[in-house]
Amino acid sequence: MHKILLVEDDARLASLVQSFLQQQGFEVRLESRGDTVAAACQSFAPDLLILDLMLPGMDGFTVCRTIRAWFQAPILMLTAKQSDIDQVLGLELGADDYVIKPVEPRVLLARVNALLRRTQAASKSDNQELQFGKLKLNNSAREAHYGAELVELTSYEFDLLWMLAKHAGQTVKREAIHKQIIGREYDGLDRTVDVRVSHLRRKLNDNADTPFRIKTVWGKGYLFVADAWND
Amino acid sequence: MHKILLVEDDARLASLVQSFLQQQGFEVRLESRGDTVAAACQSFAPDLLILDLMLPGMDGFTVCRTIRAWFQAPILMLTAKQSDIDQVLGLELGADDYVIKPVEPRVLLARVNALLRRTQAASKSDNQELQFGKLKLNNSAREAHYGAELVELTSYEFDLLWMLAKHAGQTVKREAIHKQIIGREYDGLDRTVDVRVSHLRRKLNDNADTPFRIKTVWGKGYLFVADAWND
DNA sequence: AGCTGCTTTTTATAAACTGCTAAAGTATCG
DNA sequence: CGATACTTTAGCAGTTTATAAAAAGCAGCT
Repeated sequence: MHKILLVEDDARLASLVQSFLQQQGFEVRLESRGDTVAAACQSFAPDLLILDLMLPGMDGFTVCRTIRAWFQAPILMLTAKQSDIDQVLGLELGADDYVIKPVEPRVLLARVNALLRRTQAASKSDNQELQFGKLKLNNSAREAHYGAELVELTSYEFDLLWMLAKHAGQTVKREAIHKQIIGREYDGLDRTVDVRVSHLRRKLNDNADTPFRIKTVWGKGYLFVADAWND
Repeated sequence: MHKILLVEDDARLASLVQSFLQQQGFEVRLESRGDTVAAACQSFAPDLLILDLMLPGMDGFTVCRTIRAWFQAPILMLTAKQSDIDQVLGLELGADDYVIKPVEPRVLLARVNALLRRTQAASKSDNQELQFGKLKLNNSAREAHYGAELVELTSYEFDLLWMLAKHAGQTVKREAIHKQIIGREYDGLDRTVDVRVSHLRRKLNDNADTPFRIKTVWGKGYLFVADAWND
């Protein structure tokens, strides 16, 4: 059963959509203000976010831009704004779909399902173990081994390594690391993540001058290299 | 960068969309019949399929149903059929988006990008390796090797080289490079891309001590020469 | 409570990278 | 030829990153 967070300030429409989606078997939570969406995403952890654009507190575009850095699930913008410019803007800000009101319930449902189908297929298995060459990570014991040897990591070092390894081959943004592991918004100045990466690199015998295991992607974030763990 | 298979039987419209997408840095292949799409998907292995519904040979719905079982990349249906029923049917058959013609090019582009953004994480299609003679590019490690030697590139330089190499043998416009790598519109005066190409040429020549592999196509852009990397 | 040792964050600074511009020279086009 | 487009070098301002070291936080212990 999928969880949907519906952000809509028109109470009548909101309850209509909510009950329709609930009839289709979704668990739907309502939010009527823009400035509370981020908190709701964290506590409710929806599989899909349906976002109106004209909202009290904070407009939908701003909401989208704010949470996109760390919020992984698809965002469907549902709005009365018909202009192409708004549509392009919405999609470029990270929305996955943009639907113009009024919309046939069946169409909305089909689009919701299409988004969930796509993300579900992409979602990774929540394995408790990961292995890359000689590096073995065990998330239930929270231990890292290199060959036979135990690599002693602190709690947060392990969290960081696990998160990077989970996304092996793709760059992970600082914002996402901050939000997920530290649980705080990234203000653009905080160097905590850098320091942890630096510690991690030292313990893993990587060097920052020419890193080959955990790379820095300038202006983007950090990248775990999958095939660099064989000696 | 990304490969798009465009299936459209109206030749004039097809070539319009094709050239527009090519200008945006996509590699676009055209298909005008429905019954040849499956074969084209296998040989061309596109990252995205844009599918018209009314096609000679086999209609778009049937194509979609046929290939969906094994074809992983997103499918965008682009059609003149406006009815909600068709839209719901298309999405339920496995399409990821359904866009009604006529459509603003910018809107189409935004939706294409949204789909690619969402699937990029899951698919390994862009985490490939490219090799031209002694030059080997690894996009998941973001490394370039010339023979056994590592060519040290900055993040920007790697992105640029990767983009040029992906389009080996065809000229890439400054506009496309600007848009794709800097993420902003090209104003026609900015020399930034030139400067970066110059840096890249130096780094590739220093290590190789051989003539240019990245050619300038006067008035058009830059061209990566595929068969010039053997010494 | 106070002490201790370890972990984590903050601070500070150097270094590297990006985006842009200027300028002088070179190449191409009509 | 002049006009236009491109290459290269140099440089600057602003941004981003690495890391040492100091400060703060947090168990567990007496």
